[in-house]
Order: sequence, then structure tokens, then C-alpha cells
Amino acid sequence: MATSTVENYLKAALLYEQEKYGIVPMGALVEALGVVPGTVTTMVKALATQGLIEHEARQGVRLTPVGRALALGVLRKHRLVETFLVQTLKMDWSEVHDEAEALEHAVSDRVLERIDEFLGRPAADPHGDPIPDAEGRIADTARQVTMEGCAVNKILRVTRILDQTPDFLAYVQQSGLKPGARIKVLRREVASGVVRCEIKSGQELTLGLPAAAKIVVGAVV
Amino acid sequence: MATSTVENYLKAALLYEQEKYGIVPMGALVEALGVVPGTVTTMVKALATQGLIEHEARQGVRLTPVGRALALGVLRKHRLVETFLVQTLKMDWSEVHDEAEALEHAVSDRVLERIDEFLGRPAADPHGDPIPDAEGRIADTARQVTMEGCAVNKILRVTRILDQTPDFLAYVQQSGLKPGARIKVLRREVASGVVRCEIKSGQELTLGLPAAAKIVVGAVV
DNA sequence: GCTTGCTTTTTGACTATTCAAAATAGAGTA
DNA sequence: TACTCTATTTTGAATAGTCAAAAAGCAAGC
Repeated sequence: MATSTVENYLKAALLYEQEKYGIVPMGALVEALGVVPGTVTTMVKALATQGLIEHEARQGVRLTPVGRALALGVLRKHRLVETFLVQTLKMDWSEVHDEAEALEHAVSDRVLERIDEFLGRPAADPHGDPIPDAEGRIADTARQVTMEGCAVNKILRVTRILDQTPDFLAYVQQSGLKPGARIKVLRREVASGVVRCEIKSGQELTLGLPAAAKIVVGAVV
Repeated sequence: MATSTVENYLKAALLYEQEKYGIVPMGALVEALGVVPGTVTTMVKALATQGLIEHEARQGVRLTPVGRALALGVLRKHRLVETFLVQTLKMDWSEVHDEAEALEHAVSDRVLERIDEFLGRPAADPHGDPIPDAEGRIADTARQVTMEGCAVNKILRVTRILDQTPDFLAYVQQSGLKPGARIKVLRREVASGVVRCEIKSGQELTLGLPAAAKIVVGAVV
């Protein structure tokens, strides 16, 4: 049975792989796990001998199929727990991340199955992040479009928030850009670096390009 | 922040104190925690220097007020989580103990408060064990009466099951003696060591004295 | 080709928790 | 009083995960 430390290393590697591609540099794990570099080297070696990752000296790591399956299981727990905390226990979506971080290592598969059923087998968590199914399959998010690059003058739906720091989530909430919201990008001003858009309610909103790049949109259902 | 090992030692001491009285012998902790005696001695010393327990050499331990408060918090988490798993997630009451054992160390006070509210601030868990309130107050169960010693020919209500091994719980469930059930003790045969009783449904049931001693009964509300 | 600077690795040490096995203290008994 | 039995403690060692700080590797620029 993997310890929660092991689970955290694998999850961090998976999230990095999903965002960038290819090998995960040691520094990425240092950052994600908040430990010193030497600790990551030590831990990575242990994980490699357990067959959970492959370690390319001085390069970084890659998940093995076994490691990836484990990481996907942890990610599934994390996202289902988050959904549960928001939907059922009515917690604020900006505070559930840390709670889920602790609970993901304590929830058994049996309890998880109950939660999944209770929630009606949701496909995404409150931030719009896709939830892997029980077999570890996860919706492909490789070419999702954000407000930074989407079509202009077309009504679209917010489907996902890529930055989950409490500050950004608070901004998203307060400006009405939560997943599900309908928006229309009016124009993009590259020179000044802003995106102008209209919210369903008719209000207009201006946001910077980096912020716009964190808001994924899709066709209205 | 107490580790989950620390929490387990404190909880074990508290449960022993509640059932017996006075000092908790080292052997009780050895048994409850499933470790070798030397481990308990080592750990107990560490706990004592942290001010969580007092250690009387070659005698055993006693919780300090700080240690007891911590233990009550863990017990509260355990019992609320159990209640939640049974009532909300519809899990079987015989399987929730181990799940709660893991979750009690991962649930934050914030999440616990939500669960408590969601459940309507229950006073007892599915086995009838009293749930400490947020300040650590717990219903006094010192002179609860069991089917082994209760009045005869009087309709009473099962309020608590003291033995929570899966086997016993399965028996209780199948014979209709779950908390809430109405029963009447018809007679006690000390010589043969059995208790004869009647279940609400009219059926009669015979059980041995040790089993009867594990079923707490009280006045019908 | 050599220096700079960043990333990664090594080394040595520390904490928390555990076990195995030997030593010891006390309580009760002969 | 001496003896025995059991509970507890001591000792030495192991594992998982961590840090600090020094060493090493490597890419980029001069």
C-alpha cells in the first residue's frame, strides 16, 4: 500500500505531465512538494526501485504504467472529494483544495465508490477539472481553448478554471466566470494585453491575457 | 499537530478509561494498538514529555486534561464519520469502523463541523455510542443498564451495542436488536446462563449472558 | 576552451515509529 | 525467604522521510 508521501509524488508527476509533456524535471517535484532538492533525489530513487517511475539521471522522471494508474487513482479521489465537499457539504470551492489534499489519502476505494454514486458519477469537479473514472480513463483536455485564444463574438460557456489559488478563484467567483457561466469575448487587444468580454447578465468585463489564459471555454450545450 | 499515531494512543487510553477506571496499564495499549510492549513504553515516554499523558513507571498511564481533550476530539471525529458513512453513504454499520479509523485523522475541524450540521448534530453514532460535542462534553454512560441486568417484563428500547466486532454486529442486526428496537426481557436463567426475551414483532429470542451484557437498554421514549 | 550559474546528486545527520530479544521489577506462592 | 510468573523496560537496530550543505554536471556565453 502506497504511503501518502508516495501518492503525493506520483500525483505531482502526473499533473506536471498533463500540463507540459515528456519528462518531469526534479525541480518540478521540488516545487510541487515543498521539499529540498536532495529529498526529491532520494525519494525518486526509492520510487524507481518500486517500479512506479523511471528516473533518468540529471534529467527527471517519467511515470511507469503502474505509477500512472496509482496517480490517476489519487487524482480521482482528490477530485471526487472536492466535488463532494462543495456539493454536499456546501463548502466554499476556494477552501476545498487543502481539505481534499488530506482526505485523498484516507478515503478507501469502497467509500469512494459510495461518494461517486451519491454524486451521480460526475465527470468534472467544481473547478471543471475532469475526474478519472474507476479504470483511470480521463477526458482528454489537450486542446482545450481558453478566453485567450477562443473565437470572438460567439457565445461560449466557461468549462474550467486552470488556476486554483484561492485569490484567483475568489476573483472568478465574484466576476461571474464560474464554470457554467455564459460569456462572449468581444475583442482582444494584444498591445495593451487585455481581453474584453461580456457576461450573460450584459455586464462587460476586462481581464489581462494571463488571467484569460486560465479560463477554459467551450461550446454552449 | 498530533500525528495519527499520537491520536491513536490517546484515543485508546480514553476508551480504556471510560470502560474500566483509573490508570491504563501498558498492556491495554499494547493490545489496543497491536504493537509490541517495548514500542508502547517508548511512545508513552514521548507522549509524557509532550504533556499529553502521565506515566507512572511500571503501572501505566493517565491522560492529562490536554491529552483527554485531544482524545475526545478524535473520538468525536470517529463517531461522526461513522454516522455519516451509515446514514448518508448507506454503508453497512459493520464495515464503517475501519473506514472511520482512517478518516478520523484526515478530517479537519472545518469539515467535521459541516458533517455535524449536515447530520443534524446527532447525539449518538449508529452503534449508540455517544458523540462528544465540540467542547468535548460527552454523555455519561457510567450506569447504563444492559439486558443482563435490566428489569424483567418491561418494554425497553435498545440504545447501544457495546461489542463492535463485525460478527456480533451481524448477529445483532439479523436478530433485530439494533438500537431503537423495542424488547422485553421475559426471564433470566442464571443456571443455564441464558436470557429469554421478546422482540417487538412477537418473536422470542434466547441469548447467552455475555451477549446480553453487551446490549444496553433504556426506557422507551 | 574556460568560466558562470543553475540543477541535480551526494553525504551525513536527525525524527518518529517500529521490532526483537534480553533484562528487570513486583506480586503472589510455596 | 526464595521462587516463579507476568508485565514492563531497556537496548540495539531498522525504515521512511526529511534537511543542510557541499560536490558535481552541464548548458551557455565569452
